[in-house]
Amino acid sequence: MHRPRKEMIAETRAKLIAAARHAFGTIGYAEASMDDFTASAGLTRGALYHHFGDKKGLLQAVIAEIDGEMAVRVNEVASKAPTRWQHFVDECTTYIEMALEPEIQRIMFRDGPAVLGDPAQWPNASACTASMTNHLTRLQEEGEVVPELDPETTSRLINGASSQAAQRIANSTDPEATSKKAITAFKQLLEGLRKKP
Amino acid sequence: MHRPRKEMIAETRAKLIAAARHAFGTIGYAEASMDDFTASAGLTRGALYHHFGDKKGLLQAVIAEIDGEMAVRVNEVASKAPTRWQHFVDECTTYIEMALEPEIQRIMFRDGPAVLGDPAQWPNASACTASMTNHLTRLQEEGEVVPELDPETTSRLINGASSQAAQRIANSTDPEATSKKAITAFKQLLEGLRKKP
DNA sequence: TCAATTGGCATACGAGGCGTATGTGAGTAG
DNA sequence: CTACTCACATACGCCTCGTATGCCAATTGA
Repeated sequence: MHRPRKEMIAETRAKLIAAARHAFGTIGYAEASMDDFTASAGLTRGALYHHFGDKKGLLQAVIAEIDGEMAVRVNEVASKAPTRWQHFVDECTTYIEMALEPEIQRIMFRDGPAVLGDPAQWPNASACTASMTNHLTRLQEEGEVVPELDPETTSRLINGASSQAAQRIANSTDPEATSKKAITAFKQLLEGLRKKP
Repeated sequence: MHRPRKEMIAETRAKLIAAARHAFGTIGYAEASMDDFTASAGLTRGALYHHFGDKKGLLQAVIAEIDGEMAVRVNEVASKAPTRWQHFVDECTTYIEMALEPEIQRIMFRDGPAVLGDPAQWPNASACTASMTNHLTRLQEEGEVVPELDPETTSRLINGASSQAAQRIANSTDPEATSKKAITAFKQLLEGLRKKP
């Protein structure tokens, strides 16, 4: 029976990721002391270096976890819209909603790109943009969206706009009103992708 | 005569900003050692702390300088388009072109937001988005753009898309082709803002 | 069951970066 | 000419990171 051993290791990894995720998501990557947040998980930096190599490696693991969760949430929304176009729009607005959460905003959109570089180059992450790219391609095949666009490029631009929208809402003094404005503007931009009858 | 004194001070500030700008733009903010780049300017950290308070303060000064230069370049392009709509589109593509420069990309779009937070909250910067907001407002008045949009929000979203476009081009193995794709997709998004006849 | 070995994790150490407190010398005012 | 201001340098301590090393429990093979 070699389960307990494996389980302990998995638990250690999970505890480190959870502690780091909390620290990165609140005080930020640069301010997060490895001694501090490993101690808050009842461990030391020794465990961290053993499992993740360095601080960046741990950040990558945290990002992979969050990205997985985001993909799940996008896919949940994905199956409830009447038309494919509506489906696509819902996906985008879900993305904005997720980007409203401070932890996601901080880790995925601020510290992550600053420390690891362009998200498009991340090996594991970006599961949700892949989904958007997929939908765009199908919408083109169905003649709903203008054909001369590169789907992946387009979905990246949309991601950029989404995260700006989310930041604007999050930093607003009146999130309700700002949210309406941002979503309106965002949907209007998306209209540009549709074929006119 | 108290000019020489003032001039020496201004020169010191300029040297520090230049050295920091180079260091931040190449190896990045986090990796840039204050001892190193102040020494490369023939100074020490003493001067830095005296003039800018801390490392963040210096970054702010660097950003203010770059933002000023960007605004100038946007305004230069601003006066050469036949229609106001074209003018607006040119402004956006100029923005993308500037974002292609590694120094601007790194400082303004990666390290800057990570260290100082949402650019929309920066006190001095964002002169160029102000210009875009201005044009959007006029385009609405002229009936060229749909009226239900908030101009500033919209220009922020466009900024987000622009910087993504730029990053995509910059990290591409075939910048020429990627540039075409990105600009096409970007213009298509902008079309969504126009009133249909 | 027992020895050998693996490997998960902690401890110890050194290097470097930051911020502050303090020193110094040149310019400036009265 | 004296005293003060202020731009900038120097010196010190703290914190954080990365590595090298050590220890102990779990696993494996006989």
